[in-house]
Amino acid sequence: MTDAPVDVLGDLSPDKVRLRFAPSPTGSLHIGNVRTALFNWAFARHFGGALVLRIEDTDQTRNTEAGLDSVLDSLRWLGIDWDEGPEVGGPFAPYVQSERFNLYADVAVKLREADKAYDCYCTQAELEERRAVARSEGRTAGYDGHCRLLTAEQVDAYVAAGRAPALRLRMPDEPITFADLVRGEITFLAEHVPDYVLVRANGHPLYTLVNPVDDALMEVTHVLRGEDLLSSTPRQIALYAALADINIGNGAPRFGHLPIVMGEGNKRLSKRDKGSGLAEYIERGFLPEGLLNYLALLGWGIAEDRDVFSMDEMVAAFDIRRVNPSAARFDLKKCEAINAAHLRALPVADVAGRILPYLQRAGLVGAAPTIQERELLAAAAPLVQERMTTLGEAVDMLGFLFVPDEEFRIEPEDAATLLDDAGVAVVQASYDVLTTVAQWDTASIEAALRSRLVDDLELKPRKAFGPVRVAVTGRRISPPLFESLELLGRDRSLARLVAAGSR
RNA sequence: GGCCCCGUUGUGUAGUGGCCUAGCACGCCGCCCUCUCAAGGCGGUAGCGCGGGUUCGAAUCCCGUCGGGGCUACCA
Repeated sequence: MTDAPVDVLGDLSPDKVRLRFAPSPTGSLHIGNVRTALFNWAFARHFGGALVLRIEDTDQTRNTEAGLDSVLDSLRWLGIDWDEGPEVGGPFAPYVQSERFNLYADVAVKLREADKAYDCYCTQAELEERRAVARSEGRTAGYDGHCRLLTAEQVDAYVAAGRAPALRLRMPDEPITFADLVRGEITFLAEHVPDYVLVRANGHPLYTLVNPVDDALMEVTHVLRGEDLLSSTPRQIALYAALADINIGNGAPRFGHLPIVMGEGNKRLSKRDKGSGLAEYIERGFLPEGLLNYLALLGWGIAEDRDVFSMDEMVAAFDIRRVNPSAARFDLKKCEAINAAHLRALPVADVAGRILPYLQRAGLVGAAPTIQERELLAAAAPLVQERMTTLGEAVDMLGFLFVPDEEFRIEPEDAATLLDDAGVAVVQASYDVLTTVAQWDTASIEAALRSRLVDDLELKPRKAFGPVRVAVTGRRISPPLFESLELLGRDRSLARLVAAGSR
């Protein structure tokens, strides 16, 4: 009467809080799944509870062996760790559903024996036909309960006709209400939640059975998942109740349905959309903490005047009740901006270390970098740190420092605009003055160039340094010029000026 | 069609009856700084879907309406 129910979250003692992330091993994670994993992880870590990783591979047609490794690698890259699951084991092993089929078969038998579920002999054609009628009459188009009360004679007839039964849950006749952690109380009337199939006629258990059974068995207390599963929640709650009645688990967990992540237009970000797969972000060089930070913003915020934060901060502040229920659109620009902010906040030494793999993949640095390459990278990192939005961009920005001299090329377009006759003259003048520089450091280089090009030749700085920049870095846009020249070294710099000056 | 969820600038959000001439961030535009590009600083753009109530007062409460989304399988 005063506050909203204070116990919507249930028992939050560390040894009681158990969440799970249950992906299908279909390949690289989808960005929406990453968000789901993040919220479950943050919730578990916030309360000191456990995060279970369970692999839902009951649909063999979509699974791949590489899919499992890919999921695990993805989570590791993100820094989302799990307390129980593949590779680490746990008290409820195995955590891969395809290894738990006997268990599901067992549960199915018990459910049928307790009359919580029943055999359904309807064929697909019959089902479809009756569904169409129901729909045309404006009724819920689900199962109509046709096989709920079959007599022994009817069953015999079906069996004699060679029909094999699917197993359906017998849904209760009362409305089902639950307190969604992000949306509040939601009620479904019994007539809108029909009996549904748990086990196929061929004996194969379905997600509808397997997912709640494992949550019950693994003592999962809180389930955070996509809004797309909201309408299947009541039927699952009925299953949890049925399971509890036969001494499996303790009833339904608490549910929180996260807002859908939308892509362009008004549709959900799907696997086919560009930017929907985690792999793309890894390749481009997003920081895990940057990507995660942005994903957290899809429905949650740490404070009204701040949106850049660390995962530690998120864990400390996370509250599922503060998640916004409305669908959120994925905004790549904002994602990049958040990532860039994280990049800038990194210690420079850290930046160099993170850039290295990208230079290696581009073939600019070998698998075993030399001391010189390491030093060069360490010196160059601060030049690009605040210029990148993703680590991958370092390849283009710093390539000129690492390419073998014989492979150095000037961008044709940039050469065309900046190395015209006047530009070439500027390059030649800069060569002349740079040969006289005694101390090859940034300050001396800048002083020499300014004195000759800006003071003597009376060129605007912009006009003066553009051609030199292109000659030395190969691009119109580059890290700061004088620092770049110092890092490149006297000999290589002069050689590039000669080459460009003789065009 | 049925059920369920959602509805504040372009995007993500703050806002829980007066502090709202609606705040913040990204984006976009302009200016400053400047060797390019960034970063940084300053300024600007743009919003409570609509209509009724309730109230002295509504983005906030109620009703209706419209719009969007999800689900509607022996997929997950």
